[in-house]
Amino acid sequence: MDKLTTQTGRPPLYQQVKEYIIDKINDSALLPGMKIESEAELVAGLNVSRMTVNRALRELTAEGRIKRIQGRGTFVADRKPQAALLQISSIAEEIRARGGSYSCTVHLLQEEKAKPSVALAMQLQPYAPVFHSIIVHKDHKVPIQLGCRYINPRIAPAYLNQDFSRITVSDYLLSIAAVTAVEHIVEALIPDPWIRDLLEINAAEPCLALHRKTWVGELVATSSTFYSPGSRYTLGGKFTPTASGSIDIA
Amino acid sequence: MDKLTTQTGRPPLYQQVKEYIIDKINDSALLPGMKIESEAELVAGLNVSRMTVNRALRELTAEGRIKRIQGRGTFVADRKPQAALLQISSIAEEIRARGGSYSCTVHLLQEEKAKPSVALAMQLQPYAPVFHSIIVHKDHKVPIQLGCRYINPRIAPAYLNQDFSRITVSDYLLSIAAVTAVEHIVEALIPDPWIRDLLEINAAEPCLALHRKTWVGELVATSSTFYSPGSRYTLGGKFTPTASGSIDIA
DNA sequence: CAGCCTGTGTTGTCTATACAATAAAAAGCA
DNA sequence: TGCTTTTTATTGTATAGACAACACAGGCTG
Repeated sequence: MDKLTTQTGRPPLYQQVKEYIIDKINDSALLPGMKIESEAELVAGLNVSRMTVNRALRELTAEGRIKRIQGRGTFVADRKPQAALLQISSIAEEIRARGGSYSCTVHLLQEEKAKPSVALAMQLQPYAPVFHSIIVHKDHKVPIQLGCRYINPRIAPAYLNQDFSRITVSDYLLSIAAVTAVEHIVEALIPDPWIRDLLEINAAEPCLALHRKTWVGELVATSSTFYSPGSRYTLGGKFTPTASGSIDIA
Repeated sequence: MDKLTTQTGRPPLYQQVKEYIIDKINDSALLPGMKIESEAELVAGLNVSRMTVNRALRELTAEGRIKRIQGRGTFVADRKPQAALLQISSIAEEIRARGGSYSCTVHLLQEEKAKPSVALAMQLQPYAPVFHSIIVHKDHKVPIQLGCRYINPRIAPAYLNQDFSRITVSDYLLSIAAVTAVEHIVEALIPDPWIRDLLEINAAEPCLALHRKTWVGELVATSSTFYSPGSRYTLGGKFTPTASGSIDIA
């Protein structure tokens, strides 16, 4: 173990300590579950103070590379999954999250046009207020996505008064209460005629659907979003699952 | 500003400092972009040492709640998007990432059965080696997903020697080199006859497809995964996008 | 033997102090 | 005025020391 030094041009000491540990793990000198040198040993071996070692190990813990147990020691963490089966959101929210860099416009539909989708009907009978919107590409003038939301009547009045062409549904729900759970389900389906009509889809053309349930303690909102075929949706990023998933076989 | 104390039953001081800041932000007493009290002011006001304040602010920075600029001060961070349009991975990887809690088995297909999918054909002509697998639910004995991979010949020999019923493709690619980029595209489609055959899909039944490209500097692998209709895929989690996305209108 | 106590090793937190690095304002100067 | 230098405020890093909290092994006691 070479002693570390703080020289100009070198990264800070705590960073060097982190790299020392990471290198050992990447070189398979330390395998998942194995015990790492204690803070005291690192202090002696690397010639740095304990607080510096402590900070390095604390950050590595936050980054999920190691696991520390008070009274026992520090261990190499098991490799966590970096991707999960599915994480999806609507274009409408993405548009605003990215500061309107997507050239789309949101149109709210008259409530008379509201018809329950087949997929939602079973779940959402008691959630009367229906709220439909359609997003159209600014340049191509083609409909991109259709959103259908069913809201718990208990919070419906305030909900319907919002201007959802300016605020996202997610933001609104977060502002009135702490969302306790969100579930996303994705499926491919042949859309109903009224959806085909709104999205200008040819008969028998398959379409991507995203169903979402939101809980604030109880179930407060559900939504189905239908994506126009011909549009492809792509995004990069890193996802760490925090809840257990499931595969339902119908 | 009430002075903080360290009593049994209370969270540690640095945590209390964090909560003090978070509360101010959540109460809209501090809006995005506004300057926060300096470390010295917090030290005096909260009656804790500077290292404790420093740790609290450092962690809040890592959590994306505040932004610190050396020489200028500490500011409330802009709200980052908490959801992204799409993040998806294959069931096969999910099965192993979760320690085999899903009761599915992986079958590798003879290479003779390999046929290029329509969606991939245009992109992947030069990537000769084809590698197909099918995943079957253990209890229901129904096929769940079909994976088709096209590999850059430069790394193909070693790739094809792997036992992918034991190691995931992602893990393998990560082990041989640093993956520089991954792109996911999802679509709904009516599958080709040979896919229908393998997944036991009725004619005209729509199916969910995930196309993935992996770069290690250059494009090294692409894959298409077809999910059986009738299966629904759901997962919870939190996703912070790190790359810009796009919406392609066909 | 079972249960309790104690010592040791380990991580968790907190403090006081020091110096470095950066940015902006103030002062000095031609 | 316009430019440079200095000062000041602020965050970034590093240290030594202290005590708390926890886990475990070994010894003690009934």
